[in-house]
Parts: sequence; structure tokens; C-alpha cells
Amino acid sequence: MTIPRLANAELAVMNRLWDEGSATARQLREHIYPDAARPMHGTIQRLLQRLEDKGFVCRNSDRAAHVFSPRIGRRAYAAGRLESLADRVTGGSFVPMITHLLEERRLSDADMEHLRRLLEEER
Amino acid sequence: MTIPRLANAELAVMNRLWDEGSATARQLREHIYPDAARPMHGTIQRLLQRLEDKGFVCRNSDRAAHVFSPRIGRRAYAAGRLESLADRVTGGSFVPMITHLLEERRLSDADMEHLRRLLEEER
DNA sequence: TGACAAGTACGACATCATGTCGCACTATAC
DNA sequence: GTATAGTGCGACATGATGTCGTACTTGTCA
Repeated sequence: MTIPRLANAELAVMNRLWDEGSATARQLREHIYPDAARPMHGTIQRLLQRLEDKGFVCRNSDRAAHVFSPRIGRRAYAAGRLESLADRVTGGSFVPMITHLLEERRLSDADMEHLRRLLEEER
Repeated sequence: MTIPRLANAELAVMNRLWDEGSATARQLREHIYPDAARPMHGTIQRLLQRLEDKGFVCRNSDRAAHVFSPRIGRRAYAAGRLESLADRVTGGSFVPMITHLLEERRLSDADMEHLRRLLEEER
């Protein structure tokens, strides 16, 4: 059940769906291609179709203009990709990359504090 | 200075270089294509060339058979990709995905303990 | 010095994912 | 029923990737 990678345009659609909860193709188009010279109808439909095929979105077709919603949450996607990264690069462990981020001070104080608390809760 | 994504074959080469520290094209080939029907000479050379272009490896050409070494560490690569993931998906923060991993119990006890200690050291 | 083995450089190609477009078809509104 | 909006999907251009072939270079050894 590994989560496939999303390309840029697909991610743009998902990001919008994650922000809004759900949307029609038209709403997505107006947000993602605000001042496109061309219609971009088909493009959005195609992207949604492929996202549906990959299991990322589901559609409610009660109405003529279908309403699309995410089937996978933002966190679940991010975590899934992170797992995949760890599997391919660091033998499945997250420690090496977090170590590096700490050494390089790429983590904000707020994030660090947040993580400390999370890890304490799980004791 | 964002770190570009590596494809499968490229990653196989890098993983070997990270394990060994350095290697010649022949050594890499013997490890990555142990029983290839075809020579795979050019393939490895091509991969190394592209990795060099992308700044992932450097070569020592003192000898006829060049010796290749990583220019970017395994952790740095993993951390770089993790940052990129966070930027594209969770607004740059790592907290959401770690939260998800904890909720889903995808982190080993050892990893959690390791992370706790790391975060304490950085206080 | 010449011939052979090993290695490098790189153009070329097939394949695949992606983003885009176009067009036929369907549903809805007036 | 005619116009308007939406869906379904084939098609294409592009770029990345993995592979192959070949020409060129370097080193070795008789």
C-alpha cells in the first residue's frame, strides 16, 4: 500500500482539495489557472481522472458538475512519501535525515518543541 | 541549493558509493548488474556522467579507470528530499508527517528513543 | 613499436510519465 | 430544442530515464 508519487500539476490539484475539502473541476481550474489564455477544461479533467485512477480522489456525481474530494489526507500522503524516501535511501529509518536537519539547523524552534512534545506523549 | 531528485538507477549507483565510499565504474557495474546478459559498460558510464553533471559525484582521473566518490552524503540527500517534500506538501513543516507516523505507529521504539535524545541535545 | 585490453565520451534510441489540447458525447437551463 | 456547461478520453509534445553502440583514449606487454 505504498503511496505513489504525485507530479507538480497533480499536486497542485491535491493541495487545493486538501485546503478546501472538496471542489468541482471548474473551481479547481479557476484557482490553478487563474488567467490562462486557453480554457484548460480538458487539462483539469484529465488530471482529476488520473488522480481518481491512482486512488487519490473520489467524485460525487449526483450533480452534473461532479464534486471531487481527497481520499488520502495531506499528512498521510506526506508521511507515505517520507516512508518511501527512507526505504530507498536510509534503510527505512528516519533518524539519519532528522539528525542531518538538526545539525544543519533546518528545524524551527517551534517545530522542535512540537516534536519533543509529540514524542513525550507517545511514551 | 535544493537537491534534485534521483531516479532508481541513479540511486542504485549512489547507494553503492555511499556504502563503499568510492568505486570505479567496473566495480559499480559488477555490483549493480551482477549477471547481466549484456555488458552494461555504457550504461554505468552514462549514469555516472549524469550524476557528475548534477553534482552528485566527483571523479578522480589520476588513473585510467576513474574513481568516483559521492559529493553529497546520504543523510544530506535524504534530508534535502525531505525538505523538498515538506515545502511542496506541508508548508515547509515536518511536524504533520511525523505526527502521522506516530499516530500510525510507523516509528520503531528505537527510532523514537533516538529522536528524543537528539531533540534533547539540541535544547 | 604495434596490437590488444580496458576504459571513457557521448550520440542515439525506446520507453514512460506528464501536461496539454481537441473533440465527441451528455446533462442542464431557458 | 437550442445553447451552455461538463465529462470522457484519445492524441500529442516534451522531458527524464535507462540502455546501447561506437569512436576515441590510455595502459600493458610482447
